[in-house]
Amino acid sequence: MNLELDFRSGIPIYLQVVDRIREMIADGRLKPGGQLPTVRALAAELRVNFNTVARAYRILDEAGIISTQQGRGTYILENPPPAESESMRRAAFASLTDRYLADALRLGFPPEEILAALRQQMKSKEEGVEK
Amino acid sequence: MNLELDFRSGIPIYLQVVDRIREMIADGRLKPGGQLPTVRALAAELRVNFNTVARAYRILDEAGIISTQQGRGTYILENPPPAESESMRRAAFASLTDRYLADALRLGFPPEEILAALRQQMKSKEEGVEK
DNA sequence: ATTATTATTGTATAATTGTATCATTGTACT
DNA sequence: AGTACAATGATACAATTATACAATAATAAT
Repeated sequence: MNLELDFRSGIPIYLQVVDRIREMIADGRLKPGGQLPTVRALAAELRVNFNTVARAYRILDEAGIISTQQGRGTYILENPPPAESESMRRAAFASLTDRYLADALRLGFPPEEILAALRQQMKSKEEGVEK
Repeated sequence: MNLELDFRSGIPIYLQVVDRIREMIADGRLKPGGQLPTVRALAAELRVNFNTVARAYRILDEAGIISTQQGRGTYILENPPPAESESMRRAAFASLTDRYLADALRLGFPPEEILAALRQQMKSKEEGVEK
């Protein structure tokens, strides 16, 4: 993977890993769809604990740059999130809503009940975030 | 089989498969007595290991919804447990709603807008049914 | 028709991968 | 010194995959 770290720079290892990988994706050394080394493999290469690599991967995951999947590995995402256009966003949302409504109706739930369930679900989610 | 998975959702694949199949049975897209794809066939379609599908099938089997038979295949049972039928319908609806809400929020739409879009969509549908 | 062989199906177990939690270390600031 | 906090490590865990296996069906051989 050829990823150089500076253990004396004072910059946390996990941040260095994040930056190096960002660079490699930006300049094409790593390609969308490709697989990154496993946390353990990269950690061994860097002589570092695998949790440190996992932390770097998690940050890149939350940034929408890679996708980490338990048991499968971590992959570079196809479309680094350069803010998809508004019209695409609305279209995606519309078709999503369309499909949901069709599915719910097919299950035999009446419109009011569907709205009620959605409101309920939103409420649960909010409370869940409160921790 | 037309079964969509989200590898980034954090929800285990085998649970997603369980939910999707529950939905398809609950809303009639899959019929009692019918045969499900073999674990290997479905796994190939989903780009997943067949043990992951087997795990989903086992859960559905233990719930009394399908019957998996070594060397023969897996079949949808004729009489879903009477109590199971209604709860299955509700479970399917719940997971459907959960997934829709998560997807919509990820697209960046606020709760009120989601509800509004759904109401709008219902209205269109009603009018569309009238001749 | 019967039997043997091969292919296809689900099952069991171990290995691999990322995740969660807590302990340890080091550094900055009182 | 002592405290607080961030970074890293150790350990246990859950999801997925890899491999070998057993049961049933399908086919070939006789």
